[in-house]
Amino acid sequence: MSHTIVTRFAPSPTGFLHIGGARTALFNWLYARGRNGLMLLRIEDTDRERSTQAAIDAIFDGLTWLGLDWDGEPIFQSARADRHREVVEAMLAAGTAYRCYASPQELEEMREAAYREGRPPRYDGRWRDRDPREAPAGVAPVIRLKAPLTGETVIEDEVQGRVAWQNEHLDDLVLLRSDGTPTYMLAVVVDDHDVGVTHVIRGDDHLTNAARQKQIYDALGWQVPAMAHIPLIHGPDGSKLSKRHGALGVDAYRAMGFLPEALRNYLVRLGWSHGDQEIFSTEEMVSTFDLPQIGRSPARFDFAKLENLNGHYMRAAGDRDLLAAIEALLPHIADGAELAAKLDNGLREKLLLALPGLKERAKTLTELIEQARYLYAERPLALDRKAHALLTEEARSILCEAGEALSEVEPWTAATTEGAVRRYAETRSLKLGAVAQPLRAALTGRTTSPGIFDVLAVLGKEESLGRLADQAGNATQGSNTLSRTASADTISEN
RNA sequence: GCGCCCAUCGUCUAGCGGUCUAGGACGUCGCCCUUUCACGGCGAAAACAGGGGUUCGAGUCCCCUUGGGCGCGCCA
Repeated sequence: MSHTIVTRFAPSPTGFLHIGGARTALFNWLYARGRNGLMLLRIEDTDRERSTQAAIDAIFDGLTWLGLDWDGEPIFQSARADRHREVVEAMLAAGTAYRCYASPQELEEMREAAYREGRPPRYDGRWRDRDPREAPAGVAPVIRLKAPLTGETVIEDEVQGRVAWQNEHLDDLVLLRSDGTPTYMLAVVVDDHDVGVTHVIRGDDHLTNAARQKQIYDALGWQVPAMAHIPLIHGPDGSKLSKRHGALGVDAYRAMGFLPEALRNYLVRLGWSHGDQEIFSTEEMVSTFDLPQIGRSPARFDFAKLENLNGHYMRAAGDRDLLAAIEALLPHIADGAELAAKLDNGLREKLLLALPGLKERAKTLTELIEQARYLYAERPLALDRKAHALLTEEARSILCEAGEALSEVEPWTAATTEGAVRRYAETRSLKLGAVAQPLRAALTGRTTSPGIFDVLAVLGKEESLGRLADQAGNATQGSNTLSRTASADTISEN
């Protein structure tokens, strides 16, 4: 089966899979999947010193978590060094490349001189036409491309349009280092060509590289693939995306409790649009994504919008799926193991029941877990400052009476507890809120929570009445106890 | 310094010469719903960087200025 479209994602494993890389991968994936094409994964590990196995694993994990699969086995660029050398040998033989014996010091001096004289720092081509017999003894040369001196090099970019460089501004780049290893510039061209890549979709920080790579393609007589250089993602202040901005690994987004579908949706709309549509299912993305709708200006990373999207996808998620996502998250967060144990110890059922109310109120999975704390907190509950303030003497006596009314309730459901509480409020001529808020404080330790009758129902009769008694009891013991409840072990800001 | 790219509400964007008194989304603010918080609904404030052209007509085309970004390695 032959594929007319072949894309590739080609990260260098020198750090984590950051958000910009994730978007590049997504675009490549979308383009290929929407056209019955292939998306290949190539690990550009030709920088043997900076490449790490941890980074390689992070790339695999990140892509997998994001739901971006690739075709075939990942290609390791380092394994193809022989092929790269072979190509350069052919270029040497064809006269499109040459040996350069200039030492690193010479090159450094060249750059410094150029800078002093206000010229761009470029290799001056001193070995380009020099007789190889003049080569200094014992110096291993680099192999350089014999690039055109005049004319222009043009890229017809799918998103940038026609971009041209005067060849006099481009120098003879190194193809093979003096130790015989290929440079990135050469390796990319050879690898893309050998596997039949038809579309190179990557960050526009590679735009100038595209010109140099075009020269290599031309020297080799190979067809240049279609190019699409997408604008980079910037930080909220417009500057380069830094760690504090969101240039985190995708693993960090997972740990923050974002859903992969939310991150995908957020990322696809960064730099690309389809009319006014904001929400895209994966299928919609695949079927509508195309290169002409990619903008040319850089986008800024906005956490608020990501959170909004994440909230949307959490609300839309089925409770079982959401529970699975939460459980999958646990290994990646602090206290995750502890929570996992509690899940196995009865919390899972409670959480599942509480999820409909919980997912409406959280923007991230971690926030949801935090808001679910009342489900697994031990008695007596720690009250946060507002909840504590809410439980005045009067409120505590209301709790006491409400607790009595509730103790009659059988069976214990949201509907029956609601009936009891409403009847009680009515008999005392109290607004429902005057009863509900103290109940909330006593049952959850907070002033905000899911609907109070759902809380009651999920907690169960015994636990609910217990929590109410914990707080109601304090009312009868005078102000001394009240000040004691204000001590550090019963009050927490969170 | 040189080369290249970019420029619509705070942010993501729609707009591809007239339908723009510039649309949507996030965020912000107000109102409604309501036991809290959310969700949801309704509404508001909020942008064509500046200057020249081209044209009957410019957010849309061209140039300049300004402001950002990327690149300029025997890194990728």
